[in-house]
Amino acid sequence: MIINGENLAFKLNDKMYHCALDITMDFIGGKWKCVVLWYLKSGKLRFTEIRHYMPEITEKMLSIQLKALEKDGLIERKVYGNKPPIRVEYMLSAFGRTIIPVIDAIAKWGRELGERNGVLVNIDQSKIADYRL
Amino acid sequence: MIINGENLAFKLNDKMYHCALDITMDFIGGKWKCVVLWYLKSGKLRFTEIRHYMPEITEKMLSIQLKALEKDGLIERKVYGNKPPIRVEYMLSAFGRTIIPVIDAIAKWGRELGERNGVLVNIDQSKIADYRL
DNA sequence: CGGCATCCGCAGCGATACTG
DNA sequence: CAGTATCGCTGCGGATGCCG
Repeated sequence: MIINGENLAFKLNDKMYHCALDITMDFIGGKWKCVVLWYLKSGKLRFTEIRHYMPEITEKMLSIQLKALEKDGLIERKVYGNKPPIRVEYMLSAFGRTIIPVIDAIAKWGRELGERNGVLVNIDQSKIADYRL
Repeated sequence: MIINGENLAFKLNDKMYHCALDITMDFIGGKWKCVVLWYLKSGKLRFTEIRHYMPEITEKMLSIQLKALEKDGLIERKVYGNKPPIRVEYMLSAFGRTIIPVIDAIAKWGRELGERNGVLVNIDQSKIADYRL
């Protein structure tokens, strides 16, 4: 961020940022975070369910991403039972729900680009919402 | 993307994607791209000018990012003169302008988070647009 | 079931120096 | 002025195996 020709950096949660975009990208950047948030938009999901929606991610990476999202306050984690098999559910927090418009904007642009290139034309649009494009 | 329990992957420009979010993030993801786009929103800028707005980036990384953005069709590059010192200007393409709403959504969320945490309170909001927060 | 531990390759990124 | 070239590091992310 430039104010009167000066570089202005600022700190938030012990991290340095140089502009507002950096803040958001720190929360949803990387290869997986915003996809996880996208799937959690519709409701709570268990670890295995998220994996099922994202077969490309490894368990390790999903675990890391979920932990990061929880630390950032975007999602909440609830454990049911104390002996394996246990049951863990993830859902958006109130704070996490504030970022939905951003996720939606990102998804919308990508979807429209895909449509313009004929990638998604043979998919009934009404089913996309149902099936979590 | 999951349709009826099946994982559906699709190709666009020789790259594989699994959901619409992946497409957009491929265009604006990473540490620098969306910041460059943010600065180019207001008009054309020269290489050195962008560097001036982003003192944290090295010339090498800026060069790489600009090349990637140009290859993706988001920005246009114009060269004036043929002997050094030459003059190069970068600006959003028509296609690049379609992504402005996404960039704005990202910036808005980050700015609001900063404001809620008192980071930007002493900056006149009317000046933020002028000075390219 | 929902993880964590370990090993490892490679891309991302930085610093510095050089150039048409 | 607007970049390359080179070197080197760091850590993201993948693969595999183990565990309460």
